[in-house]
Amino acid sequence: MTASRTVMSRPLTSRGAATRRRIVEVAARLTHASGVEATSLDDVCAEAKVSKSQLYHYFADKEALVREVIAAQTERVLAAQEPAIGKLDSAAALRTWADTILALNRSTTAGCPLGSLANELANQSEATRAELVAGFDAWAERLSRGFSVMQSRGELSSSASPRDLAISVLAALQGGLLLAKTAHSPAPLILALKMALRHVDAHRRHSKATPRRA
Amino acid sequence: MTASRTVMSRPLTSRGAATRRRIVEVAARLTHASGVEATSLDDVCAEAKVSKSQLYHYFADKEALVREVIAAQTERVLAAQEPAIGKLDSAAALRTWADTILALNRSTTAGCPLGSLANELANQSEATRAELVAGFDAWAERLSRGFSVMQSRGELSSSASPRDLAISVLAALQGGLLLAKTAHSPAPLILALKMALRHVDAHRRHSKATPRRA
DNA sequence: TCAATAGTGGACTGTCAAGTCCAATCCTGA
DNA sequence: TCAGGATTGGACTTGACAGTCCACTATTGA
Repeated sequence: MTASRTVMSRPLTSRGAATRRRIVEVAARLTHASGVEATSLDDVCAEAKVSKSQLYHYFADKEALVREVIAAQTERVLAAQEPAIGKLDSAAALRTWADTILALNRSTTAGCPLGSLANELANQSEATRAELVAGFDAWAERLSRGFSVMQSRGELSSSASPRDLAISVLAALQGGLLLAKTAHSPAPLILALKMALRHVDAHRRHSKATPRRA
Repeated sequence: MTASRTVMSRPLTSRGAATRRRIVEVAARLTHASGVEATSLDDVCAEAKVSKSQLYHYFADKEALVREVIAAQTERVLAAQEPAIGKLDSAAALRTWADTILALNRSTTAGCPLGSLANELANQSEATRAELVAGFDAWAERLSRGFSVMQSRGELSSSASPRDLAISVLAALQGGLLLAKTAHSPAPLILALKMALRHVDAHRRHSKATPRRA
């Protein structure tokens, strides 16, 4: 998102751009699997078939690379749920979104790519934290937009705050993912998502009897 | 909780026990501030005024020490909220508990001592993960017991599952703490706790909206 | 009292990771 | 074509960290 081309501001050749992209992608994969501290740049170089000098040609240092990884994971996470989040205009669509999230995380025990990074890096440098904030912000914004649509369609009470709802839902999701990753079971995530859906439901305009299941 | 005296099973003198305890406490503090990977045993030794050999006299390796840190943080977290969690018998008491949590985390930006460890270590060794699961479990159990009391007093619908409620609330809390730590603002935590309280409230016996199973 | 055992000090080793350096090679535009 | 910048290879330096070793001191219980 906000990530800057730390070292190279000069134009990149398509070959150079490809190398650069490959580095970020490999770094994203490895850090997601083992954490940032536990991922060495030598590992990244080996996996990306790239030499040390190339890595330092494109990134000032490890931290700069990590910032780009955060941005890349943010895009990846948003892209993965875009089909569901894009048509977020009704309570039914919200349930579909929750099912998508669940499906994306049923197999993996690695947790949220962005959440894990946030937990590890939120207390590092300001620049890194800013990138994390931007990531969560984009995510919340995407959800918030959906809730706004629901609101304009009369599905949500006009007194509800789309932004607050988005943050609450995101918090439930993150917490559920953490517990699920720890327990090696999707159960906590399912419970957390159900709670989030009911929370949104409680802000529905005609909230007398509400459709069930998640 | 489950933590074992990995190296020394022989009796400890009070002096030895004190040294051992000091090591764990310092390690807990440092890892909470910077993460496990980023905390070196040399740092722990320096801070605890202890030599390397002492550390390895009491712990098989870093992982064994970390397991004890997890247990210690679990106890610390539970102890901190015990006053509020102990009298968890009504909706009002639950709000008091939420206020306690909030007060405990208003100043700090370090996140949950247990949650941070879980995020970093859940994919390490089985033994470590087991310790983390035990920690969350004890926490959820403590909340669950409170909800059971509420239920037996007729404050919660008999169809509500205290255990599921506890896990949902814990997930909201963890997610809220993560977002708050990232944003350097208590706002997401406040929103997450409000959602959690409403969720429990939705299972109250006398709520007009019919309580539905979770 | 006096071994035996618990506890302690701190130097040392091997490994691994971040970051540097420089020479070689590729690519583009004039 | 060919100069100059973009790109690449990989050895090297420096430092940090987990874990080892051994000699030393304190304590305890018979």
